[in-house]
Amino acid sequence: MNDKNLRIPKRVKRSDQIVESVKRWVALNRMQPGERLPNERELMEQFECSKGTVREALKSLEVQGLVSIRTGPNGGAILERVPYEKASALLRNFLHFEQPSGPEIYALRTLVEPEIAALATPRLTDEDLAALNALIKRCEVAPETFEERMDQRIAELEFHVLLAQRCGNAMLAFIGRFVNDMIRDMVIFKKSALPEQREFSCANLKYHQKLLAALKARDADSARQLMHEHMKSAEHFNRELEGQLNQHFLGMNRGIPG
Amino acid sequence: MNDKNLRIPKRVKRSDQIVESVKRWVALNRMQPGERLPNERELMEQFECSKGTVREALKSLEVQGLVSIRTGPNGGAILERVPYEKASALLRNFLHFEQPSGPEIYALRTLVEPEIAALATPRLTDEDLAALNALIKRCEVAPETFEERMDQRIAELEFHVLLAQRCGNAMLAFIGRFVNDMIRDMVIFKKSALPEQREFSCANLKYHQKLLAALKARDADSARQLMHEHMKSAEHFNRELEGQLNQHFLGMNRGIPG
DNA sequence: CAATACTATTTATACTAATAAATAGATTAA
DNA sequence: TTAATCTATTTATTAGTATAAATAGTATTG
Repeated sequence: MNDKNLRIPKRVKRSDQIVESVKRWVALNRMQPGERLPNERELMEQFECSKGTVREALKSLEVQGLVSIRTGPNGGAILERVPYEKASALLRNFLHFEQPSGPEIYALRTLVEPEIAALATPRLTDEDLAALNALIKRCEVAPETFEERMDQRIAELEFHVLLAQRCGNAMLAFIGRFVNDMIRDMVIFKKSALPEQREFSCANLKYHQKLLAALKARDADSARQLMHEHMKSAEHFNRELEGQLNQHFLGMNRGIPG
Repeated sequence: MNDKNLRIPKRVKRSDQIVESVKRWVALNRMQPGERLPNERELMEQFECSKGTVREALKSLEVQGLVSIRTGPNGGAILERVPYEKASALLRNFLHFEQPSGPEIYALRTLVEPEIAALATPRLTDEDLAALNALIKRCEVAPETFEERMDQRIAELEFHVLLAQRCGNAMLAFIGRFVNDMIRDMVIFKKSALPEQREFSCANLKYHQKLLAALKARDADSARQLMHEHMKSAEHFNRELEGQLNQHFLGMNRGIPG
């Protein structure tokens, strides 16, 4: 009774065996995204098992993002590159019970963003620079409605996501994007109740403008340095904001009689 | 025919609907690991669907690492914290087609390890320090067999994994552990063919010894600095090693007549 | 001739029912 | 008291059937 977790299952489930077999087969044959797996009937014959078992195996592969399943002629399971959204969602499950705090997220962000900026600098196309400029433009007008305010925060984050996608290091790209996604959710679900942080928005805008200039000049060192300052600034504002948030909720509690 | 990927599925699958419902239910009720989900029969009634559909939904949750499923009385789906191994495996799927290179992995490692060391410094218990010392001891004798060599490389990496687990930042901890896992696989599957890199091993040992001294002295800044030098050194050796590896394989190819 | 609608086929999706395997807890025997 | 055995519960797997979705190919229409 005391520790059920370290129980080793006597027999691995048939469906999991099939999943592993298929994975091995895909790796060995160097199969590429878009190629088809055998259909359910063939898999049933191949592994000598029933429809339900095959379906569970395919479901597992689908959840892992390795295949997508379609009906109709030439349907069935098709090999896919795991989409970012899938990997991101699965990593979030892992963090569900840890609930990283704002400062924790910003600690990581401060580490990775400067390097991402430096790595992306020589790799940005003219279209990328134009896109970054457009994102900055979206933040240059004073927001009037709540929706505009949120849109500007999103645009700020997309600036960073674009850099991450261009940094040329798949793992750094993933982490950069993931961190910005976490912040996006934080902004939307926790910070949206607070009034506009004009100082914060203006500081961000300034940094993004300076960054764009450095990126256009292909000056990776400046980009790294500016991004570091930007992150330190954002980290600072976040800390202030969290303080206000606490005050906010404390005030609410004080308002409840009894 | 040209782009099947951007097709949007008309109807979400019943099993996926159930997965989402269960997730919402878990989040709303603030359910904790160890708590039980309703069994298959109850879920069938709850969602008015067949056994197979419930099983697919449970399979999905299981693959995501959110529940473990047991047979027998009081069996069924039990809520779990997603184990690191699960999250790690799923992220690897994402990177399967990207195949991060040695230099890419080391670029990330150089970023995160110094900060991990600094954060872990004030949090290490005496047991942790003893464990780190034991890992160092494992590397102090000259390896005689292949197995010993590999064991020492593993011990080196476990030194870093332990620090990562103690850094107090769930995301940094995950990344640190993940990066070391990637290096472990690289060592085992790619680098094991090469002769011992005595200079490399000695350098690592020296750095780990100095690091342990700094950690014992609770000197976070020194730990950070030492770890940075350690990573730069390791990065350098890795680059040399990759060069040798290429030579190695070039040599092999030259050996093939014709 | 090109665009549209129809149709046959392929395939996944969902359901039912029955048996096999695993196991926690109760019972029994040494 | 301890160890072995039984039993009830629950998942795991199988088999078979029926339905719904997707699509390639064909026929029809403007």
